[in-house]
Amino acid sequence: MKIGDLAKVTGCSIQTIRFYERKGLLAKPHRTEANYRTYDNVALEELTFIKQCRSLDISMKEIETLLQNKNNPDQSCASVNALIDEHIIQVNEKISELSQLKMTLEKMSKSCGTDKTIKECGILSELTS
Amino acid sequence: MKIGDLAKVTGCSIQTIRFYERKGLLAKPHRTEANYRTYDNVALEELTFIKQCRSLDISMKEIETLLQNKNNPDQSCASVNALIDEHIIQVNEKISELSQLKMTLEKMSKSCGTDKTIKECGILSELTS
DNA sequence: CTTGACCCTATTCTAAGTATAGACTTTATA
DNA sequence: TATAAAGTCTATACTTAGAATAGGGTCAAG
Repeated sequence: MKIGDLAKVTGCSIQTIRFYERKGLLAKPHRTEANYRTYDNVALEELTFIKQCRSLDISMKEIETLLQNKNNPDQSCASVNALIDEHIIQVNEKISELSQLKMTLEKMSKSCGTDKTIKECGILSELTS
Repeated sequence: MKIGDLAKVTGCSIQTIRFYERKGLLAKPHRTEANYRTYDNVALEELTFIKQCRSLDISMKEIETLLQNKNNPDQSCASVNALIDEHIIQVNEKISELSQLKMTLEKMSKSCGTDKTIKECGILSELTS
């Protein structure tokens, strides 16, 4: 499997795959004589795992931790649970922030009707105060 | 007013003020003989405007647009309204994404009880599939 | 007159990629 | 078989919105 094929089946871009490798998230693959990367199903599974994590907005640093955990199958998975729960807390915080922001923006939007000039603009006056 | 004073009253860091200047968001201030920046109340107002916008997560590029608008007081402010409304849409989209994400994470969290090992971990098995 | 609190520029770093240039290899077509 | 197109390689720069640092200059108090 060449890098283009791996990109196609995982939905990652070629640059992203090389980027993960450079960052140590993805193991260095074998190379052909022409120095082309070749991947097996293990690599495919690893990249799928990374992709899945990223789609959940788990950071690369956190993914590194998870990958280390995966290499110790008999250890407790409590830290994995903790990581996800911490992540949920952060997502909740972000949602709260954005909801607050949304209300502020909507209030601001209503403060300016149509056919106003810049100097009469309710939005700009709120932004200046 | 020196940069440290401006930083204190606006709540921006000194580096951030210099950064805004470098990016052209903030006008270049006068300098003392010792090359220290000195600011007047106009600068204070400008930075307050920028800070207010940033707190609403308005990008620096968008702030630039808004600042240009402010310099044409007799123009229509329709584009300002449009910018804010577009911003509201983006915030709503982000909230939707995060809500979806939250549900996925919570479902995942429930899929793994306490006292499991890594190889039995419900979270990791969902992340791998 | 020295010490501490400021200020200056320039450079590097962050996250998670994306984009580009210039060179090489493989594959498909004529 | 020759050539063109598609794929791959490395290295580098760019993105956002700053934060951090090094190494130096300046100002006010004791």
